[in-house]
Amino acid sequence: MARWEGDAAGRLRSAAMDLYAERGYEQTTVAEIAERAGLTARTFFRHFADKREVLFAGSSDLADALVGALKDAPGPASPMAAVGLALEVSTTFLGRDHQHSRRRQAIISANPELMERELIKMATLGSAMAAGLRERGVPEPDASLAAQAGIVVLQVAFGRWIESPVETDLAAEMRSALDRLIALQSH
Amino acid sequence: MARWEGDAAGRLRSAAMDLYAERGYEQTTVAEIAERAGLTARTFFRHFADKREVLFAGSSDLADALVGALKDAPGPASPMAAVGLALEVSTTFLGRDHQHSRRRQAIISANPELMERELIKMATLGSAMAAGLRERGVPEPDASLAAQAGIVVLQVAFGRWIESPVETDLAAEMRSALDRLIALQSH
DNA sequence: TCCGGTGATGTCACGTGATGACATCACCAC
DNA sequence: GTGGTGATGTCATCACGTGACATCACCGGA
Repeated sequence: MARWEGDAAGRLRSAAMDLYAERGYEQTTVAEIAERAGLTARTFFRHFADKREVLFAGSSDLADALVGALKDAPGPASPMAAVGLALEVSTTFLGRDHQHSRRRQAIISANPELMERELIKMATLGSAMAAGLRERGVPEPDASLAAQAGIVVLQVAFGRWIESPVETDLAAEMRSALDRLIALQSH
Repeated sequence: MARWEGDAAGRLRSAAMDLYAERGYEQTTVAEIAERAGLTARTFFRHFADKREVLFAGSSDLADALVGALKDAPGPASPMAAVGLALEVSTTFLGRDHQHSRRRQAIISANPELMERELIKMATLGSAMAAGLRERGVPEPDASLAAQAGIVVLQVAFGRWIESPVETDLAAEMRSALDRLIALQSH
C-alpha cells in the first residue's frame, strides 16, 4: 500500500479533487478519498479538519500576503489604493494555474456546502485586510468597508477570469473591476 | 404533550434560540430542541433542512423585498442609487426588534458553521440584487459589483447597529455607511 | 548493532446529523 | 361515520467527526 510514501496531505488533496469532480462532492465519502490515497478515513481527518477543508488548504498564506501588501503600501496611499495593491499581490497566488483554478471552482460552485466554506474564507480574508487597514490608521467603518469592497472586487474579477474562454490576465481583470466599482460611485 | 398544538415551526425556532444561547450551538442536539418543543427530531428536519437553518427562516422574504425595491426604483436612478433604496427597504425587515437581533447575532457570531450559513444567505441576497440590476439594464460586471458592494454596506451598517450601546436608527446607519463607501472611492 | 523515542498511521467505539420508508394521529368535508 | 389529507411518530440506516489506544517506520545515541 501507499502508507509511508510521503506527502499524505497532497495525495489526499488530489484524490479528493478527482473524486469530487468525477461523481460530485456529496456522492463522495471520506473513506473513498482515503482509500484512493492509500490511507484510512481517520488519517484524512488528521490532515484536514473536515471533508470540505481538503479543497481550501493554503488560504492562510494568501491572507498573510495580502496583509503584508497593506503594510508595505506607501504611507500616503489612500485606503482603496492600498487595497488595490493588495489585490495586485493576490493575483500571484490565484492566477498561477488557470486549468486547476477552473476545475476547483467548478467543484465548489456545484455545491452549497463548499460555497459556504469559500465564502467564510473570503470573509476572513476581508477581516484580515480590515485589520491591516486599521493598522495603517484607517478608522472604522472605513476600514471594513474598503476591505470588504476589495474582496467583492477580487471575487468578481476572479470569476470573470475563470469563466473567460480565452486566458486573460487576472491582474488586468482586478484593475478593471476596481475601476468599474469606483466609476459606479461617481454620481 | 405539545403535539398538535400548532405553530410547530415557531416552537422549534424559539426552543433552538434558547438552547443555542444557553449552552451553545454545538453543545445542543436536535433531539433536545425537538423535545423542548414537544416534538421529535424527525419532525425538526421536516420543518428545517438542517440544524442551522432554524435560525435563518424568512430570509427569502427579505430577498423578495430587496428585488422588489430595485424594480420599483425610478427609471433614471443610477445602480448605486437603486441599491441605496433597496437598503432602505431592508431596514424594515432587519431593524424591527433590536433585542432579538442582538441575541440572534450573538449566537451566530459565536459559531463558524452559523457564520457560514449567514454568509451564503447574504451572498444569495447579493446575487438576487445583481439579477435585479441586470433587469434594469445594468451590464456586468457593474451589476454584481454594485449589488455585492450594497451587501457589504448592509452588513457593516447592521453590525454597527447591533453593537451600538444606545439604540440607533438602522436606516441612518445604512445611509452613513453607504456615504462612507462612496467617499472612500473619491481619489 | 540494537535500543528507545517520536511522529504518523491504523483500529475500534461512539455520538450526532440527516434521510427514507412506513405507521399513526388529528382534523375536515361530505 | 367515513374517507381523505396533512402533520407527526417510529424505525432503520448511512456518513461525518472524534477520542482512546495500538502499531509501524525512522532516526539518533549508547
